Amino acid sequence: MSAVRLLVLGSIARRGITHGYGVHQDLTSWRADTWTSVKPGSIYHALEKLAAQGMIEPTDSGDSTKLGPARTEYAITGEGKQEFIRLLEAALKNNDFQMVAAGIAFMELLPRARVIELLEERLDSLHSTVTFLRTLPTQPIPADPSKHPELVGLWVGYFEYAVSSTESLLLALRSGSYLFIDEK
Amino acid sequence: MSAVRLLVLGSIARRGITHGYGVHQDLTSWRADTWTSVKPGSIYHALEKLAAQGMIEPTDSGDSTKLGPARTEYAITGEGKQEFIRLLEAALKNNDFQMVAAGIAFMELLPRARVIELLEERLDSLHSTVTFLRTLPTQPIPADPSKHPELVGLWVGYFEYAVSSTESLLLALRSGSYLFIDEK
DNA sequence: GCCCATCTATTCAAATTTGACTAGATGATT
DNA sequence: AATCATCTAGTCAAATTTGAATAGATGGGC
Repeated sequence: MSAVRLLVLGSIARRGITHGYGVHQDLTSWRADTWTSVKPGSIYHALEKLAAQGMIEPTDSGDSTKLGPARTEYAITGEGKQEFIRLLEAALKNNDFQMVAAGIAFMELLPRARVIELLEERLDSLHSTVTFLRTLPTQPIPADPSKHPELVGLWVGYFEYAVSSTESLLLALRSGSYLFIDEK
Repeated sequence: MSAVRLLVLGSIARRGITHGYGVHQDLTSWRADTWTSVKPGSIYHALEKLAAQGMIEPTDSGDSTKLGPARTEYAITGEGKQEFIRLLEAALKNNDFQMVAAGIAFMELLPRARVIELLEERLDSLHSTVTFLRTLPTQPIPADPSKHPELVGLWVGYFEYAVSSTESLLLALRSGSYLFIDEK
């Protein structure tokens, strides 16, 4: 799964009530497009799906100062909040870069201790990936791409960066940086 | 676009003649699944599309020692070879990690000097991304995710790794490592 | 010589994503 | 006050991806 569902739910959760275009503006201004690329179509699809599943509900916003074309506004439901937490926790454990990035964007919406737990889990998994990648044989003139030193090296380096960035984030969180939902 | 098309064409190009399962075996054994995840369905879809576009052609392989269920074998056409080169060049210039990884897997199928050129282009683009990301303002208690120091920091570090890995690859290529198609 | 696990090879519906397009509103300019 | 650019908001068909299922062949054990 991509990070779109989490990003869309997150945007709605932060704002209370929004519409597709509002979500799109968020993701663009958050520069989510640097890390995941979110096309309008994906946002509207996600909104419809989330609505069909009862995670969000079409809502008449009391706002009479609407500009421009008609819009459909949505509010997050109780179920939607639970789903958001599930997706957020999964994202923070995830090996995928885009997912963690989305997870970090919203991490303050979980208790600090929980975020630390999840990142520690991720760290374990990253460590074992690095260990595995280091066992792979390489050949200077490789018979097939899987043994190419540059390819294997690229991936080792990538996961090492994932490890070190996760470690430094853990350090910051343990030393009390940022303000989490359980601390406000 | 994902890297599937390039990977599938590349697998056929290396083997001369193959079928979907053969491609799948390649990608699995090359551990392409570490970097991109290639489901059978995507491979067969790519094969049909490539065939419809005349990039590959169904072929009766003379091989009578077939095992297992019926298979459809394909050979790459002249057009397919050109498309492969186009995709490969695009992949090596690409900012996306998966793409470069696929590009590196096949880079020896281009002349050394060309690969160096392409990687230099990529390096320029990576440098400017890093420069841009460094201008982004951050806030310790950010108003929105785009200003989160951890999020911005994560992406800066990621692109810095992309820069340094590209630089070290260029160094290896300039010093004569590996054997390229124009050197055999 | 039969059974079952595994390997070989592919298919297909459903879900998602892409890319391009539509269309209303506002405001600045002529 | 008509025009045009731009911002707001969303739609839709086509392309792609996912996930799960189907089905034939081979080999090993009993």
